[in-house]
Amino acid sequence: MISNDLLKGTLRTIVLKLLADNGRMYGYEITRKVEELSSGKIMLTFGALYPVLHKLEADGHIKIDIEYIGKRVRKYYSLTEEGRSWTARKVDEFFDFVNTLTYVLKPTPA
Amino acid sequence: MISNDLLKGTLRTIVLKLLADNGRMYGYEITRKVEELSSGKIMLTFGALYPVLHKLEADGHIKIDIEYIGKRVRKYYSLTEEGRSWTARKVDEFFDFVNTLTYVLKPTPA
DNA sequence: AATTAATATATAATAATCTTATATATAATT
DNA sequence: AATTATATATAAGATTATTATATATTAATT
Repeated sequence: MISNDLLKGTLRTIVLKLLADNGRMYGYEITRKVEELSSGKIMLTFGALYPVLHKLEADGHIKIDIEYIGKRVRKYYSLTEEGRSWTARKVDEFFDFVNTLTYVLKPTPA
Repeated sequence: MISNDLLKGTLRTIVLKLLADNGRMYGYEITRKVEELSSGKIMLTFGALYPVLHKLEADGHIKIDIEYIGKRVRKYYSLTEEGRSWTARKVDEFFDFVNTLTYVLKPTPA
């Protein structure tokens, strides 16, 4: 299980990337997918997820489509046109971050 | 310049690793070193650094030696015995985090 | 048929962590 | 003499995550 401190600041990027890869997803589905892709190492809690989704929507990066599965409301999230390019930038930014940090934290030469 | 969001949770690890590699360092020196190693991409602000240092000391991971350079107080920080093994764990944890996230955020196969 | 587990969305209180602004002071350089 | 670099530190505010809680439907099990 990954230290939660490290996840700070990356949840948004994870959500955006999943939507970029899978077209449209609903909240519960996102938490399952993250768990699956990370082999159970990342547990995205709802208390973290929903505020992130609402913020992304308020900022215009994603949009919501509501559907009914029987009596149950299901909210599908997908990237807006703007959100698509923004996601690409965020993912690049993450890998740039990793490269820099990897250098800073690299093992000391003996 | 790296998005500051991404740094959340890693500042502590950076500070610990620098102390592990350099023996003992003072606050200002740490900010310079981080700037140097990251080619100016990571700017460790004092408002973030000092609380981290004080917390690490309160938790017993690092200790302080005070010296006077002329009239100026200089506080040297170094790892405690306990802090040394803790640092190794934290660095491992970071690379584990990177591996997992790299997989989750990997480019989609075409 | 009743209970439990899984699915599904959401908010509130709290905690942790970082940014920005501010304060203070010494030493070196121009 | 003035400016820049060195040096430590706190406080107000913002952001973001955790934990706890609430609600409800559907599927699976006993």
